[in-house]
Amino acid sequence: MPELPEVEAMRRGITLAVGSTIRSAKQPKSRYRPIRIDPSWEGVEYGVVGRRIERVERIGKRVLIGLSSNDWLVIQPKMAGMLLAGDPPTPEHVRWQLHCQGASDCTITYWDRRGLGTLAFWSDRQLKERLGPDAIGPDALGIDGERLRTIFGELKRPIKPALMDQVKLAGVGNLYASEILFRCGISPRRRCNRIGKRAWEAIATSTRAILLDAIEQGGSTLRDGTYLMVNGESGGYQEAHQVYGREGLPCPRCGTAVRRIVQAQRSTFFCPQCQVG
DNA sequence: CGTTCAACCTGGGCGC
DNA sequence: TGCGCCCAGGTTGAAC
Repeated sequence: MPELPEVEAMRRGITLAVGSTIRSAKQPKSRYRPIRIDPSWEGVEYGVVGRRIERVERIGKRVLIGLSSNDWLVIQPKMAGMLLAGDPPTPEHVRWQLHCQGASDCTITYWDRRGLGTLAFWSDRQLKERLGPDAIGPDALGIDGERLRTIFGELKRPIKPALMDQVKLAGVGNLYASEILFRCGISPRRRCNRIGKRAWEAIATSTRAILLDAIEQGGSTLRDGTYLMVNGESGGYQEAHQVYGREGLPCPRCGTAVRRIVQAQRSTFFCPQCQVG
């Protein structure tokens, strides 16, 4: 599910808990296999209860909750996880909850239908080792053309799967990669080393514009509803999708049927007329 | 280096 | 209704 815009929307939603103290942490009984937790649920519970939430950050597609002990709770929603401040869509998919008290009394609920998401409790040092600049690429929200050219310019890979490489660039996923390339008129199959300086600028500009716009709309909620904002409402950016999930429908710019292809085991959507190879 | 496949999970949608 | 299949916003590790 969530890419940078959805994760950023979650982060913003969860800031309501900043200044509050975690009074209890619960992992409800469930018929489902527990999610992966580093080091363990007991470790998390022991580490967070009694701590104040100092800040809520985002690195790539992860939400980080910074605690008064200088430790971090690291949430990686993967395909179907979400953070909620209210009632979850279904109680059985709640994976863990934090009950907070203070500046505002609230419960942070992590809800994940597929259970692929992960949770980690890391010291500040562990965080810097594992998610520092050496481990993960620069954030896509602040990227510029020169930087993109430096990162990708020599590669022979097609641009679309390259943009999704989190070690090189953090935040762009399958949905937004298609939308970004449509917006700047570049074919998803174009090799990185055959993209010119001007085109890299165009890719950077579309990346920032689309991600910012999507954040403002509260992210994209697809048909299956596996992403909701922290307040439980649907996001709005799906209304703005130009090609993603629109195979066979007319390109909004030229009317040619949108095509779906598979690249690196993921669906790519594009307009064969508007996007030049 | 680049690509492909299988896993990790559950659930929705579709054809029969 | 049921079954089998394909699909899904992510990531990892192994194999070629």
